[in-house]
Amino acid sequence: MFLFAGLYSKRGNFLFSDMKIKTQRLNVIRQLISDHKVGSQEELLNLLEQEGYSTTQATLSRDLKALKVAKRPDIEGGYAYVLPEDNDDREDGDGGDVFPVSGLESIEFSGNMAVIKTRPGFANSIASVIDSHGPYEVLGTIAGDDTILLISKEGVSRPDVINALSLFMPGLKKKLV
Amino acid sequence: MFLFAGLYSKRGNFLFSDMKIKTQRLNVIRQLISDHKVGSQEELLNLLEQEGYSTTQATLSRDLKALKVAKRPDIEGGYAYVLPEDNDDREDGDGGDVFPVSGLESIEFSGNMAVIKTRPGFANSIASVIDSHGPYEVLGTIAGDDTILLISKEGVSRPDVINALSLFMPGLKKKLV
DNA sequence: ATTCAAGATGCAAATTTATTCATTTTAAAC
DNA sequence: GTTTAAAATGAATAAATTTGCATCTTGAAT
Repeated sequence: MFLFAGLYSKRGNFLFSDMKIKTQRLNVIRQLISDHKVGSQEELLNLLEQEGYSTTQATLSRDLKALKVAKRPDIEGGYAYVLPEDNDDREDGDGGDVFPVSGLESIEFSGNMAVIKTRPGFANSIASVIDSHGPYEVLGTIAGDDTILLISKEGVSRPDVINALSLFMPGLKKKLV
Repeated sequence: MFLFAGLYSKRGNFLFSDMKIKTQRLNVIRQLISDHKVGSQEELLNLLEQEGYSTTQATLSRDLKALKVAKRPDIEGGYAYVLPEDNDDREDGDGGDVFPVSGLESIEFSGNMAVIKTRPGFANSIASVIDSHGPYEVLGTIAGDDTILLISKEGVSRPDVINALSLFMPGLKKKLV
């Protein structure tokens, strides 16, 4: 975003119209929410500031209400604002390593198994990484499109499995449910 | 909903297990939210009370998080809680046709797993329906061509799973082996 | 039987979000 | 140019939601 020199009122508002700036702001909010993962209004407030829009949490609350932006729990254990349109779980894109970290969503145990959730299409590549390392603790894996079932060897504990996998799956522990 | 006479501990808990009553409560919450228009956790607390479930707002907050229930502004100018499946702006009336009922052949349990048989080619679409609803009781699914393996969360009973799935898989109970 | 760890939960505190009230700005009507 | 009603907004406050911590229950292990 950008600013024009001059053309501001004493209070700092842009001189064209409140409606104008409001609409701009709403659009930027939409943009920010669909791009970033925003967990609170204060967070959003900071992002808006960086875009050159200075406002308060009160206004933000009203804006979000106007935009029908919902706040919902996300898979990471936190919360995220979502636009009324996209209900998909878009996620952070911190990846870029050899290991498809970015595809990894969560891992949770049940009995002697673990279910690993991935972004759609990532299951097979991640499973094959696991297989290629062939950790002693892992009996085998089966991958669908976005889910991997991992069977652990008898007598092996959950931390054992986590530790073994962590050796080549950075950030895994943070995904543990 | 209903209560059994007796069988309660001094603190008022149902004597079987905390997990049991929690799962029950989660189901009732789901039901209440999809039936009524709930605008706050306190409101939901009262509804729960009427159903015979006594708890606190704190627990409710955690429950809603577990169920991935979102709070979103509604047209009336207020707010409403919505189940993850209703996050979609579905324009299709009562639903039910969205689910590929015809593809479902059978469901049978073994341990903490269920094997769901489908008509050839239907496994993935049905599994993705299950995934998109993301029932609390289900850890994950993996689909082949005509078979789905479903892993249930630890501490969750078979009826719990069946009930959770039945909410969006009409006729499921008739397919139980 | 005793010990221990994991879950579930209530209470109270912390945090986050919504709303009330007063003020400012705008656009329209005159 | 004034006047005026409506819209926008901030500050403060109220209301709602989340979380840290302590406790209790349960099932597993010793």
